[in-house]
Order: sequence, then structure tokens, then C-alpha cells
Amino acid sequence: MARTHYAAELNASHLGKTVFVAGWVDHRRDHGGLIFVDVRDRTGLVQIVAEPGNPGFLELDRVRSEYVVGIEGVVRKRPQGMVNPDLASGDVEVVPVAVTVYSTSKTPPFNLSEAETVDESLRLKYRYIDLRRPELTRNLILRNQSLMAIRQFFHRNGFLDIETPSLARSTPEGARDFLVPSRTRPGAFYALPQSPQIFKQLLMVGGLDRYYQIAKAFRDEDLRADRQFEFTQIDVEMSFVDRETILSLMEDMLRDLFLNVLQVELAPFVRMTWHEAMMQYGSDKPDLRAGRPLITLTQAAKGVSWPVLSQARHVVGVLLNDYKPSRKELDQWVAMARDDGAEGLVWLMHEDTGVRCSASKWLVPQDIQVILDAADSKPGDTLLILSGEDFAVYEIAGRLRLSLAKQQGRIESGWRFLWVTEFPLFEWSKEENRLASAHHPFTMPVLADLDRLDSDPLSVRSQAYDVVLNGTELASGSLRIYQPDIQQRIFSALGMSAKEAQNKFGFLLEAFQYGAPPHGGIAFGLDRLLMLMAGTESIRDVIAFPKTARGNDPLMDAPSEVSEHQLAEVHLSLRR
RNA sequence: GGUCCCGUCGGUUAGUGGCCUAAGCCGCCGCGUUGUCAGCGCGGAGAUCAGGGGUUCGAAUCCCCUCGGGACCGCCA
Repeated sequence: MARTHYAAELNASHLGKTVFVAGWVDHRRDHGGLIFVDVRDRTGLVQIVAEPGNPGFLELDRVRSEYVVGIEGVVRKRPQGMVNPDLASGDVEVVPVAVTVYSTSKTPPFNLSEAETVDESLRLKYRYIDLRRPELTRNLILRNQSLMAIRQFFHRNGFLDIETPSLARSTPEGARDFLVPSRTRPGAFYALPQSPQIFKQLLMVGGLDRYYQIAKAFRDEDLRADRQFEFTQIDVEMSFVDRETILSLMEDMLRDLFLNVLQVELAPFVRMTWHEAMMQYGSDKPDLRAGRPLITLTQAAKGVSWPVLSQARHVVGVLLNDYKPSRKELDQWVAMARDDGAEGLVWLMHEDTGVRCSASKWLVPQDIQVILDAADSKPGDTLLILSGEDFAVYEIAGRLRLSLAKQQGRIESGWRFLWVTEFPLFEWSKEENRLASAHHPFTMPVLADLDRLDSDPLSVRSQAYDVVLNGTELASGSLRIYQPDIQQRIFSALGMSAKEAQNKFGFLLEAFQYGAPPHGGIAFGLDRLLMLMAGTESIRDVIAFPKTARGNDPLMDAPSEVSEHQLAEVHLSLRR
């Protein structure tokens, strides 16, 4: 006999029907003459009840937690007062006609009901048990619903789902590659793609026009709560479009996703340039939920008598509306700012009767008034001020703003999406002592900035954009370079000789000589997006079989050693 | 590569130099229980205190190393 209903589907509409439910024993309650068994499947629970003389009584008497059972039985209404409002099927129960025990189970290594507190590596080792928990089951169902909605959206909009290789070529720039030794070409290696970036650009040259893929990407960098070695991207590329078309389409995609899966209507996304984001939030991924933006006080401070403020190139304020901190908190914040690299932190407590200020020795009342006015501070507010020569004071102020909001529970709820645009094209790599691409080397510069490519490359803006949600970077994209000459100039700005560029990206430069369309795209971190949608703290909660923070898989015990024979086949020997 | 935290019955916690023959709760096993749903009652089993080395009359407890786990910094175009 086969399953006729899922557990949580059963309700008063099935009264009197004979059904077949199957699943795992969640819990057994034995009253001697009366046995209750909760059967669990991926939808939830249903209660089975049997009295002595019931044809399934002896089987139900011997089942234990996590046994696998199939129950044919009749749905009946629970007696008066015995309804369980916490269960979807709580109005009814099933009286067995026949009970089959398919599998027994050893005592589970941890209690499913208190798994939240159990060491995660143990749960990963027994992931197949952990997955039976409603929370994880729900996350994987959410993942499936999301994938379906996303695929349908792209299908409706004329995109082609095209697969790209997992065995690719190692490329310079970017993250550390996962290498795969070649058997057929001794001493050579494939690399697992850090993203399908180059392939999707070649698809545009190939005329496929609108491409998307739910693709695995691989980066051999240290893991974090929101980072795994391998992760899933929603990868998109389009030809013959302007930036606006891409941004509004992707906004539609997310709106469609949230409406379909979470029944949430998203507000239009906020837009700001990278420069605005840095000035207002000290971050390229602002969390708009964490209170008001930073306040630039540089101009106002010019007039005060204290050189620490008046002479500083940057003076930034964090205003806490209607908050009166304790002395201990103030000291803690000063220490926090110092630890973060600030030279100091000045605080002003704006009270009805006057102002208390940590720098009252140096600031006359008139100075203080000028600053409070510039910050639009009202009595009851507290103003924190950082100053310095380096633009980094904005970043320090931004982190302070965020951690204070968290500390004080001032993070608002909601889905605060925004676009950050016009990122710098380059950033300075201290490690390699050269320019590096901020996004990737195929990003189109703002053409008006191109004449500064040699004289002031760090000021060159790019036509790149990010989607940010609640302080998390969800997606990154750009219009791409499709002109070989511009691409060559970028490579050389990155310190790559023409010969080197030819050697590493010759195939791409060559492709662009055979008719490259203008194109651009974006890639979303699907796991992070799902993590936020599921309301969890780690992307491991939305991945069926994740790895630990050190990149181990406790379930398969990967990575593992391999035999000498296997090594020899791929022409490797281990260094001692 | 770095900083910090953690490792005690199957799970989760207590124990921070002698009172530890290592305690509680959940789970497990046995008996009893006809309306439970975190079932209840009674009884029982279960721990070389992650591993190794050291200090000490004496170590779960202090020190060192290794292994494993977590968070963060670096890194993640």
C-alpha cells in the first residue's frame, strides 16, 4: 500500500476516510492500555491512537523514536477538549487498521526536539537526522519554492538557462582557485570556476543574448557563517541593454520572489552611489534599518576653536536620537572606536538643562552649539564625533553606528533593499603593492573618467552595482567591457603586460575581435538571500549538506587522503 | 596566517587543586498507568572528564603540545 496523505494534510474534511500515512515516529506516549504515536513526515505530524485489541496495538507498543512506519487507518475526530491547536492535523487522529514497521532505528545521537542547542558538528555528522527537523525541512522547502519562482521569472522574460563547465581554467585575480589535476596532461590543472563570469560573457559573444543559470561557484578562501567553499549563484547576463534595464529587471525578479514565496510586497529599492553610501553610512553595504545616517560635520567644525575638530580633514557625527547612555556605555564606545583605529571619540549629551561633553575643556559653549545645530540635535539626543585625516573615519563611524544600533536593539524590522552604484574601478592592494579590480577586470569604467586612468586611477568610477539587503551584500554586477582596446588598457593598469594578458585572457580578447555585443549582468548569492529569507544566522541552515568553518564535511569525512595509485594517475607526489 | 572562545555519560549542563566512588535534566532500558501531545509514577544502566606530555603528596580542575568545533580579523576580483 502506498501513502495517500501527508501527515499535516489530514483534518476534519477527512473524517471517516481510510487513509495511509507513513513516516518517522516522532514521539510515543504509552498509557499501558492506550498508546499515542506521532508520525512525522516532511509536512508535520499526525497523532495515531490505539487501544488494546486494535490490529496495530502490538506494533505500536514496540516502536521507538525514529522508527519508520506505515499506518493504514481511519481518520476520526478527537474527543471533546483533546484538540491540539499546535498541530495542523490537531483536530483529528488516526485509528489504525494495519501498522507496518519498515525500519527500526538506533537511539538517535541527539534529541531532535532540542537540536538547537546541540553541537553543530555532531548534527552535521548525522545531517540526515537533523534534516528531519521541521526548521531544516522548512528551509529546504523555502529553497525549492524560491528556485521555482526564480526560474519561472527568467523563463517568462525570455532568458535561456545554459550550463557552463565546472572544469575550467585557473585565472589570476580574485579568490584562490580549487585545482583539479589533469590525468591526460601531466602537470596541468583545471580550476573550479569562481563564477561563470567568462563563460557567460562568451555566451553573449555567441549571440545567446539573455542567459541565466543557477550555478555552483567555488572559492578556496576561509569560511564564515555566510561563506562556504562552494555556493550557489543566480547568474545573469544580457546583451544590448542599458544599466537601467538590468537594474529594474532584477528588482522585478526579487519583488516577484518575495511576493511568491514570502507574500511580501517590496518597496522600490533605494538607490545611492558608492560615494553617497560611504558618506552616509561609512559602508558600501549600508544597513538602512540601523537608525539615521552619519552626519558630515567637517564644514561646521571649521569654525570651532579646537584644532582636533577644526583642522581635521574629516569630521563625522553619529547621532543617537532620544538616547541617554550611561557613563559606562560612553567609556565603552570610546574604547570601541579606539580599537577600531580611531584616534578618539568625542561625545555630547544633549540634555534639557544643558550639554555634557567629553571635550568641554577645549570646546567653548558657542562651539558646542554650532556642532549641535549642524547635527540637528534635539534635547535628549547624544552625539558622537570622530575626526581624522583619513577617509577611514567614515568607515569607523559606520561600524559604530551599526554596533550601537544592535547593542540598543534599535534595528528596525523589514526588508530594506538598495542599489549601490558607481563603485571605484580599482582599489589599492597593499599585499601586492599594485592596483586591483574592485569588482573584476571586465568591468566597464565610467567612460568620462577614462582619461584619468593613468594619472589618478583610484578616482576612476566603474559601471558596477550591488544589491544590498539589511547590511548584507546580495548581488554584484556591472556593464562589461566589450572593446578589446579598453580591456587591454585595464589589464595594463592592473600591471599586466600585453604578453601576460594574452597568455591569461587571450581567448577572451580574441573573442572580442569577432563581434562582441555590449553586455552586462549580475550574480546573486542565492544562499545568503535564502538565509535572510529564512531568518537564520548561517547559510549552513539553508544548504542540505554544508561544510564546517574549517571546510570539513563530518558526514562523509571529506577531505580525505587518496591512494598512491590515484596520485600517480594524476602525476602528483606529496611534498613531505 | 592571526586573535578569542569551547571540548565532562547518547544529548545538554554542574563541577575551576583534596568533600568526585564525578551531580542534575533530557534521552535510553525495565515495570506500572485508557486521553496524552515536553505524558506521568517507580526503579535501573550509562563518563578511561577530547588525546598526549608535564607540575603536584594529590589534577576533570594548573601549564605545554596535538586534534576537533565555533566566532572574528586577514582573505573572499
